Amino acid sequence: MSTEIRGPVRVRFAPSPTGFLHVGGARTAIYNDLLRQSAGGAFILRIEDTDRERSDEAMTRQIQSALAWIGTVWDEGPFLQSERLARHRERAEELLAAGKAYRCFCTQEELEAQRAEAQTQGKAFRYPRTCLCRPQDEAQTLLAAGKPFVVRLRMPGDNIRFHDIVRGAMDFPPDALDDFILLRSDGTPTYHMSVVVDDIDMRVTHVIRGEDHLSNTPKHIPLFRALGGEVPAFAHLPLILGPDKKRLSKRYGATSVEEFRNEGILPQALYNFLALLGWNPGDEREVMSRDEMIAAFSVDRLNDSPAVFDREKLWWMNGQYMARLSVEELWPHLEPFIDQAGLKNADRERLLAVLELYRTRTRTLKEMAEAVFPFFQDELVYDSAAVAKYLKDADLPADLEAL
RNA sequence: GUCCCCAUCGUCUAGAGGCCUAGGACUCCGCCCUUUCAAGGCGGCAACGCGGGUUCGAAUCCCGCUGGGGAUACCA
Repeated sequence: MSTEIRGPVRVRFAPSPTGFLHVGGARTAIYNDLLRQSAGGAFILRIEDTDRERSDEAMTRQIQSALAWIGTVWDEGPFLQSERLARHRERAEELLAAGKAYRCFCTQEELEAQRAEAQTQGKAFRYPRTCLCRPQDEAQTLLAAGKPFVVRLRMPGDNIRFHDIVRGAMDFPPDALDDFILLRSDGTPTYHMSVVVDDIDMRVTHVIRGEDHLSNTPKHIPLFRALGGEVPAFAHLPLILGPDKKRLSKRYGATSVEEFRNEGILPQALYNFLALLGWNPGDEREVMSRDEMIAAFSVDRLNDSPAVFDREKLWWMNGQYMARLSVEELWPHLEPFIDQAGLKNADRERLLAVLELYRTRTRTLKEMAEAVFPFFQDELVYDSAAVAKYLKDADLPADLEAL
């Protein structure tokens, strides 16, 4: 099914500031960027920092700088979800007043026991609607007594169907869903409540996010409807895997944008590489500028199967960019590595000439700066303590000495 | 456990019933270019997970199996 998107779209990227921007998040941002740029409209950046314990303001800044560095452009935001809590709560209370949501006085211990019970019976746990069935006066008594409660959405009994742009027709039977929590017992909104209210208020038309949210979608759709909001179109992207075919993790090296930057990867190369991990232009082009990708972008060329992150190919891609860019063009990105290599004060003209020699011979900016280092040793002032520490066993192996 | 998703070379992928002797890219291996090493050019190795259907014909459609992943929270 062709789902070419033309009109102005309103997309959003909504990371939670619980760590550095990882490549999976970066790729999601890139597809949002590509859709926004190709179709027109707006890209909204929203920071989902409602989990205050895990959120950190420094992380929020990191994420913004990483997004800007790889070259995504947002039109609105960043909006902090934590600043909209009152609004989320207000909308939940509307649902409560309208009878579309209800108070639940069940304790976590009770629910835990029921969950364990369902587990042993081999069934999926669903909240049994104990409090929905509770007589009105009994609920009033509990409320008056100050018993803590959560607010749950009253789910409709019909199947939830939607068309996912990358996965096609989705159909979730009602017994797979339960009356999930909108407001916690301390009155704060849950993630589900916050996202849906924000997506409505920000008039989001297309939600492009990771596959891990696919099973949240049948929860969100009834909530959109209960709140009287327009249900956006959804596109759930497959995950990025590590070499072990499991979710990409730290144990195989860098996973954050920041780390690749520090390894000397160019932002254009990372953008290009990540865009191609789950999308292709339909012809055999691979090294493509953002503008070329924008021109070629179409959501129906988004892949639906997970991709293994291949570091080797990123390095190749980066080498391609280095080979195509002049040393002058590379310089802004290269300079930090030159400084780091201790060549800050090296003769500029000679430095550029030597760098040119290594432009097609190295694959990262870091390698380039390090390769050039030996040419400037004469100009260096050695730190005597460092010499004592690192250069004391300078004897070469016999076979090397023979050379 | 239950629900959901996915399945083409080692990896990224093209492929929407005949264009497929399955195409491209990374990696690896040759050769050419070159004083050297790269870059570049040319060539090679390498895949439709398995079993049933449907069809004149299936990598492409259906079912099952297997494998992998995700979700099952008063996390996001």
